[in-house]
Amino acid sequence: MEASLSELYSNMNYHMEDREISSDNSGDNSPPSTTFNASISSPKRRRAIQKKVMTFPLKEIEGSRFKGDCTPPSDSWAWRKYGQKPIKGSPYPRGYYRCSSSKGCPARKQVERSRSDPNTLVVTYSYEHNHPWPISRNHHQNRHNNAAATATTTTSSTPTPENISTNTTMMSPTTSLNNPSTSTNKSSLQPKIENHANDTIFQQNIDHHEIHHDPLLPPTDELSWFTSDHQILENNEFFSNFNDLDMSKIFPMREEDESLFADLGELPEYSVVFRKAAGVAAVEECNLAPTTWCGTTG
DNA sequence: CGTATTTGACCAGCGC
DNA sequence: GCGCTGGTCAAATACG
Repeated sequence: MEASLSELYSNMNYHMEDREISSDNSGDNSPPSTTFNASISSPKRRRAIQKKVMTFPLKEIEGSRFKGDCTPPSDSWAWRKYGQKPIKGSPYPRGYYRCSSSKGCPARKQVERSRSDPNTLVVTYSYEHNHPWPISRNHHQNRHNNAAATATTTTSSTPTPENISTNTTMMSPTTSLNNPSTSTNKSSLQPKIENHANDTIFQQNIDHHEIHHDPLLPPTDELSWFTSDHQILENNEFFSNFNDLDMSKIFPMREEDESLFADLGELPEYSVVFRKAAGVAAVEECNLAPTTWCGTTG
């Protein structure tokens, strides 16, 4: 039942392009192709695979701890850098990352600044993850494994049953989203919620929400359209989509957990916590403020 | 000391 | 066939 990452990726339409690899178009903004072809015969066969390309504004990173480098936006995967190369025609080097969320995962991503717009970070994904959405590496979570809700964060350790909180609620992208700040079709949001404790997947239908690169809603990471946008997270309409769900089962948040979330504020990477409070589901970000990446005012 | 990053070397695809 | 370029490897180094 669980959707594959390829399916998730293929449904994402957040300022993302599909593009076939060639020797001279990587890193630029060449017109996208249409499919994610994961038939990989060899990592070095540049023509055999296609890439997913996502771009992120960098200007708000200026002044942050990431200023001056090409630190990729964090996501729920762990990435390990294995190379960096200067690219012909671009003043900026390209960083090469491989997924370290799971041993043997073929997923790759390349991070570079756009040569046409230095304020834009271009992240190119190659291959698909061959493992489920990684479990949080959040040591705070592990330390407080009785937490009612946890966030999904990048993990550098292989997920194990031991570090899966029984209340872990993970959200994964399942389809494209429109800019929630402008869309009136909020009822069509379709998050996929995976309750790993019960191995139950909740899914609500969202039709075709497409997030554009609205400077008022810059992304904070590859999945920010889903996890970090204040206008999504703070919009109760978002949760009206869960009317058919027992929110208390999905988000069994209690007052005693409040202190936990204060702790989670230390998380180095982006994450999101869903909780039920005062009868209204609320979302709490427990990581860097969006302004760290993109300066959104929420 | 274990893990992540850096960086030069190497390899393969591609164009000429 | 050759050279250029992109992508990966792996040893050295940095870091916690």
